[in-house]
Amino acid sequence: MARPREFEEEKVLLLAVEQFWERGYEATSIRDLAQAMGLTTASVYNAFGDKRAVYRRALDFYVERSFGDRVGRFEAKPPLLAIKAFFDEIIERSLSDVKRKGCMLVNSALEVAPHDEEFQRVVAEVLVQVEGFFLRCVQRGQKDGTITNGQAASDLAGTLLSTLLGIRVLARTRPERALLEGLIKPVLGLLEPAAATQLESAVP
Amino acid sequence: MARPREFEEEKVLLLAVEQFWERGYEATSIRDLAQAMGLTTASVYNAFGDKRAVYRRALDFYVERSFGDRVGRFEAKPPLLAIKAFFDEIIERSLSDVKRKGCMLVNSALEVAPHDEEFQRVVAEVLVQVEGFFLRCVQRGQKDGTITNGQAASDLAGTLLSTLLGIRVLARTRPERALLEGLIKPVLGLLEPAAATQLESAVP
DNA sequence: TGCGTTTTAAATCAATCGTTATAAAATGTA
DNA sequence: TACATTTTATAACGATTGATTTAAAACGCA
Repeated sequence: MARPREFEEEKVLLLAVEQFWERGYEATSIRDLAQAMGLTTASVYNAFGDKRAVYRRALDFYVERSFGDRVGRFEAKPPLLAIKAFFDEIIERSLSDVKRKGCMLVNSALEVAPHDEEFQRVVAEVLVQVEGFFLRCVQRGQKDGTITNGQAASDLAGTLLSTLLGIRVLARTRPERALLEGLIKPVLGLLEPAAATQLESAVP
Repeated sequence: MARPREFEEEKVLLLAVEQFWERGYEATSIRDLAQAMGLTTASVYNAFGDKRAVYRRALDFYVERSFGDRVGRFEAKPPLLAIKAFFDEIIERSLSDVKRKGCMLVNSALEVAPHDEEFQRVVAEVLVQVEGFFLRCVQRGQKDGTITNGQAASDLAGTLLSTLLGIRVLARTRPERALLEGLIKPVLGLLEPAAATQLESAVP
């Protein structure tokens, strides 16, 4: 009983993600955004509200598509393998990121979150979820002996989380394969049970 | 033989750093900047050039003050201690960062560098220098036996660099002492020579 | 076929953007 | 004291900002 929309919300949201992801929040004007979405500014305001609301929806959309399924996919694997595969994928993604967009969540964490309580909460929540993924992997590995007991699981999960974020920042200005693949080696080595420690505990 | 300036360049540059550091490049207008520096916009343009040039000078100033002396100060210490002290200071700085400004270099790496070749080069160069500091520490430690030989020095340096950047990002939305102090433990543990490996190599 | 409703398109709003022009103020030198 | 030079303060430039108004267009329903 009214004029129908000429666009699908999900499709134009994906285009909004692309724009905000590449240029950031401040550097993207409403006109940039509308053009990228293939809409008029009036349609953007009508469908989503103001600029901040579009960014919020775009970030949610990005997070859902980037973390939602992936965590589940990796968590089916053996713990150490899951972590390895996770970082392998992150590194490949970083190296093939020709436009140097990085990770939109990390970008939000630095540009938007510090000056906006709501985004601060959203970003923190996602980081907690990622940390939770790492924590569950480590705990499983510690139980079945494939991951060291020499460090607290929560500490190791934090290390993995900060390594992930570090790679995302580093790759933004130095997307060098040798650098990224090199730095992850000690971290993965850190997870492996110390052969000698196992021996020690087996002796007495 | 001309009217003298009413300000010292270093003093107003420090104020410019403060402004850009807190709000970023795009969200800071020339008027914001001039007000923060205690100058008129005309004076800003006369003394520094355009907005981008002020940011460039401010970033250089920040880097000089943040990394210049610090690296030398830490490098005098024993290698493992130098690395520990470095991260201790970063964590303390992150936890006492009430305004959540983070690290201006990291902020530049994400907001400005990806769309500006010159800043890309500047940021990359500083990161190379920090990596160099870590590398020299690790190499010294590997020589005197206080740091493990189980991983390549260059790999370990990369790990430390990414951990540093990770902390800087993580602290921006989750400045929790337990989290930051916890995640650094395994990284520092990773550096220590494996007691058993030393034993092994000492046996035959 | 109109009616109510929503979405479009186009124009426009005041405000702010980065930047500059103009002229007064402040110096050393002649 | 007058001149040349630079920095100040003020005002303004055109362009763009986020956001809204107006009216035409496109539907379901009566």
